Amino acid sequence: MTQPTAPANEASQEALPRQHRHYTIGELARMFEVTPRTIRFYEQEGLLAPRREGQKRIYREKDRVRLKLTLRGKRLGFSLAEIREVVMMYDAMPDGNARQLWRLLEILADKRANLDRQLEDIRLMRMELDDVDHRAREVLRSLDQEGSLGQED
Amino acid sequence: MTQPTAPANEASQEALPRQHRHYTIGELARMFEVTPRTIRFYEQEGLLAPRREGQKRIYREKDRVRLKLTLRGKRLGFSLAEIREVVMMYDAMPDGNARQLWRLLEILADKRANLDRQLEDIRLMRMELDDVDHRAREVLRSLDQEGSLGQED
DNA sequence: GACGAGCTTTACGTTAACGTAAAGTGCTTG
DNA sequence: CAAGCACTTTACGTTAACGTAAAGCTCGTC
Repeated sequence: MTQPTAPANEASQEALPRQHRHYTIGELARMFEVTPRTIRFYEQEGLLAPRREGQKRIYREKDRVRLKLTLRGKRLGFSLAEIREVVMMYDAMPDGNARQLWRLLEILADKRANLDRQLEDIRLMRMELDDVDHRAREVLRSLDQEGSLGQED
Repeated sequence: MTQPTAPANEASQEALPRQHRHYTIGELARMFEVTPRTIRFYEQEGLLAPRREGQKRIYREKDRVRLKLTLRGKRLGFSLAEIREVVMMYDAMPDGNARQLWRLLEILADKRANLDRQLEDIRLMRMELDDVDHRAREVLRSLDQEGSLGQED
C-alpha cells in the first residue's frame, strides 16, 4: 500500500528444510523484507519477546509466526495496538477467566466484521478499477484510429 | 480499523430521492461520518475541488462520489497520494496522450494486484481468527464443566 | 591487532492524516 | 440587535510507525 515495489505477501522462501529452528534479527528481517529496526520496534510494543543469548536476540519458530501474523495484520490496516490486543489475549487464554475469554470472542467478532467490510470494499473497488481500465483502453483505441488516419497534432 | 465504533461502509442513506444535487460541507461530513476538517484536508491534497458560492464550498454529485471513493480507498489502506494519483489521471483521461494512458493502465494493474494480495490476506486472517475463536470456546466449555462439578477457586 | 560484519542501545527526526484552538464572516431568528 | 449556528482561514499540536545517526560490544579473519 505504501510500498511502491510489490510487497510479497509472506516470507520469500517458505518450503525449505528449516532445520535450525532459530533466527537472528537480520535473518528475519531479510525473510520478511523489513528492517531490524521494525522488528525491535514490535518487540518494544509487546508483540515479540525473543530469548537472549548474551546480548543478542534469538528468535524461535513461534516468534517468526508471530511476526508473520503481525505483518499480515498490518497489510490489512490493523494498528499494532489492535494486533497486540488479540495476541496478548491469545497468550493469556489457557489460564484465562471467563470474562477475558468472552471479551476475546467479542474482539474476534469485531475483527471479522471489519474483514467482511473490506471484502465488500475490495469488490466495489475492483469494479471501479475495471471501469476506468475499460475507458482508458477505449480512448487508446480511438487514438490509434486517428493515428492510422493520418490525424496527428 | 482505527475507528473503534463500527464504521459504515458507505453513506448512511443511499436510496433517497436526492433532488437537490448539491451539499454543504457539513452535510457531506454527516453523510460519511467524517469531520469537515477531513473534507477540507482532502481538498487541500487535491482530491476534491468544490465550487464556491461566496466563501462557502458547494459540493456537487461528482464531489460526493469522489469522496466516497476516497474513503473506500482509505479503508483499503491506500494513501491519499495513491488515491490522488488515480483520480487525477482519470480526470486527465479524455484528452490524455498515449503515454499517460499506458501509465494509467499500469497503475490500475498495480492496484489490482494489491487487492488480490489483500484478498489472500483476508482469507488467511479469517482462518486464524476462526481458529482462535474455536480454542477460546473450548476453554470456555471446559470452564463450564469445572463449574458444574463444583470446582471453583 | 586492525578491520569489517552484524549485533546492541539511546535518542532525536520524520511523515501522513488529521485534531484543535482562535478569530472572523454571514444569515436568520427571537 | 444580540445571539446562535454553520461556515471560513490560519496555524500550531498530535499520534503511529518507524528512519536515522551515534557510539559501543563481539566475533572471525587477514
